[in-house]
Formats: sequence, C-alpha cells, structure tokens
Amino acid sequence: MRMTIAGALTTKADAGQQWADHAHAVIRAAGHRSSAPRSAVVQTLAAQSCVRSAREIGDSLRRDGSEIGIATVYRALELLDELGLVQRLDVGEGSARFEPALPTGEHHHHVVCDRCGQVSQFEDEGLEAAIDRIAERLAYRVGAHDVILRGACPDCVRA
Amino acid sequence: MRMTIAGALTTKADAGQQWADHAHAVIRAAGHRSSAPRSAVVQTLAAQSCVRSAREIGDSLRRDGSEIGIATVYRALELLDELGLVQRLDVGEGSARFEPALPTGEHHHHVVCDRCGQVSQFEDEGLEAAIDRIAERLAYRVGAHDVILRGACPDCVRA
DNA sequence: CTGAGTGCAAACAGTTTGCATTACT
DNA sequence: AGTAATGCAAACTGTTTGCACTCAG
Repeated sequence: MRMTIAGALTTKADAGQQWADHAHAVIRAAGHRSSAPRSAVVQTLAAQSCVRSAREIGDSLRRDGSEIGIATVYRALELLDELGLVQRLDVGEGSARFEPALPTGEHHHHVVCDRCGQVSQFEDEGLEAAIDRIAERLAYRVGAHDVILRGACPDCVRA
Repeated sequence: MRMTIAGALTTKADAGQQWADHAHAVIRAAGHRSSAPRSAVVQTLAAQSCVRSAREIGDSLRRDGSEIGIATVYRALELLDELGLVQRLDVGEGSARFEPALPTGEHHHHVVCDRCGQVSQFEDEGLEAAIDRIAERLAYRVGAHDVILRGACPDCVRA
C-alpha cells in the first residue's frame, strides 16, 4: 500500500521510519532516555512487516552484533506498550507478539493458520463499523479491540 | 436468556446440562472413558456462567472435595478442545480461559476490563456478518474467529 | 484383566525481577 | 555527576511430561 502525504510518496520503509521517529519523540517527551538497546528495539519493530515475539526481536538484534539481553527487550516493549506505541497481540501460540501502532489509529487485524502458524493481516471497514456499533450499545467504555481469524492458510489448504 | 424448544422452556442450567450430556456422548463416541475426574471437569464447565481458567476449575473441584490434580484438568480440557467441545479464550491475562462450545455453533464474544480484568459477553449479528464477508474474500479457509473488546467496565468507569 | 486415565513431581517456556554495573543527559 | 537503563541470573507462572499406580470397561 502507498500513501500520498503532502505531495510526497510514502513507501512502506518510510512509514516504518516515520513511526520510529514518532516513537523516539514520544519516549523523550515522557522523560525516558533513548539508549542504544531501546533504540535498537524500536528500529527492529519499525523494519518488520509482520508481528514478532520478544525472542525473535532479541535474536534478530543479537544476530546483527548487538549484545542486548532478553530482559531489556521485554522492558523496552513494556514501555512502548505503556506509551501506546506498540500493539500487543496474543495469537495463543505461547508467546505474545508485537507490532508498531500507528499514531493515526489506523490498524489491521490478523488471520492465523491453525497448522503452520503463519500470520497474515487484513483490514475491513465493515468490521470496524460493526465493532463501533457494538461499543456504543455496551455499558463498557470500549477503547480497543482485537479480532483474530483462524483457519488454513493457502499453502496448507493445498496440502 | 430463555429459549423455547419444541414447546419446552429451556433455562440456563438446563442448557448447561444438555451440553454436559452432549459432551459425554462425544467423548464416549471418540472411544474415551468417562472417568470421575473427567466428568467433574465437564460438570464444572457446564455449570459456569463465564470463562474460567484451568486453575479456577481445579480449585473449584478441590473445594468440593475432589482430589483432582491440575495436570488432569489440563488433560481433560485438551481432550475437550480436540473434540470441539470447549472454546479456548486467551484474553492475554497470563492464562487461557475455557468455556463450553455449543453444538449449534452459536457463540458470543467478550469484553475485558483493562483495570479489573472483569470479562463480559455479547453477541452481535452484524459482527458475524462482517466476519463472514471477510472470510469469503480471504485466501484462507477460515474456520473460527475470536473478537475481544477492551476498555473500562461500568464499575471502573464510575471510579 | 488390561490399558486408558490419574496424581505427583519434575521439566519447560515465556516473562518478570533483584542487583551490581554502565552510559545517557 | 547522578540516575535511568542494562545485563545477568535467579525467581515466577502457566502448562506439559515421565512414570508408577488406579480403575473403568
């Protein structure tokens, strides 16, 4: 997907970088430091195309020469979550996954393959509208929602 | 909620018992035994009004004099899940929750309070329709879906 | 009588936490 | 310089597994 913003063409990589910049700004504004390990986690999240677990983020950084400890990855993700900069996703496969949360509130949902665990994304306006309608009639003050579809991915359907 | 089936009035407790009977039948049909601990887990699930964790089920049974071990609770729940008799729900609060899955396919979704953890249920036809439409246009063969709304429950809104 | 199912305890996986050390600001 | 943040290792929590024993069929 591409978005035209103020006349400039925004690619996926650019969008990631924009999120990273935004994240840094929010972190600083909240009085936190931009340490190297923390920045590395932000950078990894910005570069990813799909949800990743804490372990995957740590492994990826260590592969790139960083000496980051897993506890630091968890602490960075916890901070980002508190600041509303990432979305935590629990697909029920043991570990939590994380992905950047766009400041615009734009978001998508996920389909998980029962057999191979592959995760894909989708957006749907009708779904959002239905959820908004539900939120209005419930006594809860609804602030967020997760939708997870489960089934067989195209590869596994063939097999 | 009450349902009129073939002229008879079905209460919530009856519905639970019906599910328990159905569960036993399916378990037997699949060649498994109806041991006392396994039946106790089924009975506990049938009696519950909201989702419960493995620990809660075990504690509840032990309070009632049963000597069931937690491993047995997990094994019973795993079997019920395999047979499609329970739905696993992961609200992201550390542990998985379980509830009876009605053979009719009827189901509801959940709202979780961010602050106190309270879980409530809701049904919505528009939501189901929106999801069916999405399932059709995806390359996945979608078999199930979870929707979780998050926010503040009425009690916490007041505070 | 025989093996599916159980209970216990030990093993595991993901996540969190205490503490001495490091390094942003 | 001062303190937030890190890395390590140990602690914790939920869940799974190995094994000897039990009981449903």
